[in-house]
Amino acid sequence: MSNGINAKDVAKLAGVSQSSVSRVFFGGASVSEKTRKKVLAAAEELGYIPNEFARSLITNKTRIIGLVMKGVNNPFYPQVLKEFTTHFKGLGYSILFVHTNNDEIQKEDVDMLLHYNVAGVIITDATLSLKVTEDFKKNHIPLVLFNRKADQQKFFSISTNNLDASRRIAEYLIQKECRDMAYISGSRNTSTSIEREKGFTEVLEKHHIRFRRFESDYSYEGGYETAKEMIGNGSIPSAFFVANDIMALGVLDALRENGIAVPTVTKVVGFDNINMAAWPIYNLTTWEQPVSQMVQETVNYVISEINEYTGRSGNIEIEGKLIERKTT
Amino acid sequence: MSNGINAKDVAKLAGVSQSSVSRVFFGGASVSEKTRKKVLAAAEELGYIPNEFARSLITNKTRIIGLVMKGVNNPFYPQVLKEFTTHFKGLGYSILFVHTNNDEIQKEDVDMLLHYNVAGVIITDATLSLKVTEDFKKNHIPLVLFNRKADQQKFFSISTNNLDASRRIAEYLIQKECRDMAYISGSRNTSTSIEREKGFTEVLEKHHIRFRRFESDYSYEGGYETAKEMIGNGSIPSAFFVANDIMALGVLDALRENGIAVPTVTKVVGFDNINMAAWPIYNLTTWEQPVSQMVQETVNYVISEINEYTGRSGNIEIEGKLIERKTT
DNA sequence: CTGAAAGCGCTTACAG
DNA sequence: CTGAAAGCGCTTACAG
Repeated sequence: MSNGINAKDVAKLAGVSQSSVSRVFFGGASVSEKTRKKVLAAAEELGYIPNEFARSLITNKTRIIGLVMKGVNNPFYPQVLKEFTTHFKGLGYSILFVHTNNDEIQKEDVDMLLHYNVAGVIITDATLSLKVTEDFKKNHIPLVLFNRKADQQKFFSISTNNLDASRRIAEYLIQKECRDMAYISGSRNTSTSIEREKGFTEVLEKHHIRFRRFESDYSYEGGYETAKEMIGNGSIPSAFFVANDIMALGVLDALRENGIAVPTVTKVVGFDNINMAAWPIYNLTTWEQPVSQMVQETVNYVISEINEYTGRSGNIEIEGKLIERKTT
Repeated sequence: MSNGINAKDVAKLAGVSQSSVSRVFFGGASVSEKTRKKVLAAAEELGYIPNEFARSLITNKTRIIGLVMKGVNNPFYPQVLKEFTTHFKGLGYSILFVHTNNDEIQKEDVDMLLHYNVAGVIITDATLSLKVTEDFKKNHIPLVLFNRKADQQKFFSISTNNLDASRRIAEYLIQKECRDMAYISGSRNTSTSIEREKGFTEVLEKHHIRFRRFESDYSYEGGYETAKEMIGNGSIPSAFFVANDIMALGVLDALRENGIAVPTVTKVVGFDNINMAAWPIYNLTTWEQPVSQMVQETVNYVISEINEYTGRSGNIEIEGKLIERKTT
């Protein structure tokens, strides 16, 4: 029985009806100052806390946001988690955290979110099937893909303008006189990797500049191993564009271990601008994802859909910017 | 109305009572195979999902665990978050994630956890006042401090055996012929920093070995700046014991920037064994915190207290081990 | 094994 | 502004 104290107890002590207690705590209703004071005093004395579940049962609303995350080893995401938690807390919402091991979120996770009738769902670095999306739609639960992009007719997503960013990185490296480039992708089936590759190679092709592609997995170890293999093959490009920072750090370490000087012999550009990119040992040139803005836009969408559900889809892309450091 | 489908709808379609539907989904009750099949078929057809809130209202239990975390910038904690989420998911529990900016968790966070009548609370790198603890006790909500320690009469906590670990680190460095040491602490008011300092300096005093103490803040930047200042003062010790890995990486980078060779001129030992400690560029010797075991013990405690609340306090300490790499 | 009924702690028309 | 009453979607004695 929660802590044993319910609205009826408070009502009795305050000498008012349960309705009045409810009106004081739920807000939006008119209560006389006198009643309010009596209720608050009684509640304080008894240590009353409204039961969120009973409330949800009536209003059919919750103040819980489901946040689904996969890549907790990439420092980018804990940062994102922190920002979301802080933003939503300020708005009175709590975060139900879901960790998924797969690129696509699983039925059990979705069911859990539905069980709790969450007010909204944010999926940060995974995708989900169309069928699952329907489950959320049917229940009028707003859903947004964060840092991923999918069919714009069916999903709402928020990401950096990856195409523009990678084009500009290509132009930047060309201007730095690099004439033989390598792109290291994360998991190939992610929209971020695909778009970053597309923008980058588009520009290189236009300028008839040689490039190669390598597939990795968005992890430090992946970047490290990929670079190591290239070094083993004796084929160091004049510049690397690596699909995220944490892999780029792996690339830098592999280069350093093999005595390949950066930025003189080869250059490296990452993506994200995680804190570690600024560490003096790395000093990585990278593309900054405007996390705060992305989070803010996501929150705006979710809140507006909570207030009035439209189920609108689409994609918001936010411009980032190049952070020039010492690896180029 | 969740998705509009409730137990009554299912009951009608299946041609049974609402009670039977409940018995099928709640489990633990006896239902004939025939009824079960009819109910399941109807539920499947309608897409029925039991409302967790209505359920909680009756049972006065939830399957939500509150997890409070502060230092999301230290890679140790995202790892911990992931482990907890995975463990609890396997047991049918969900994680309500709370991020706190302060060393001590705030009333609003506590209230939120109480609002949701969480089944248990885990606080990973913060502490809380005795008053707040009483709030949880009163509601029979089990509470554990993870990687922190407090008054053993009042709290239940789980940590590495920090005293033993730091003693053994001291002995290890003495054996390596270091005769002038520095201890860099995290925030001074955390039990981890205090105990690691205590064990370390105890042994050094016993052996009449010179040491100095420096206070930092558990961040990379903190470690970096602290080391930089020491270097500026021209006073490099023969070994550093740094209270966590992420600070130790900062120390290593400061040393490297100033051309101070590790492990020849000075040695560095960290604490935690985060993934990055193994990165080839760092290769940090450190003390491994047995995260999986610590998580497992925490889960065991929470679950046993959920099943039968005793409110027992105490402290479980788990032995870690020295991971010897290239910085010593 | 099964159904009718009570009740968990709230909010919200409704009437005054 | 306020109270009495209905009802949100469940679980659980109770009786059969």
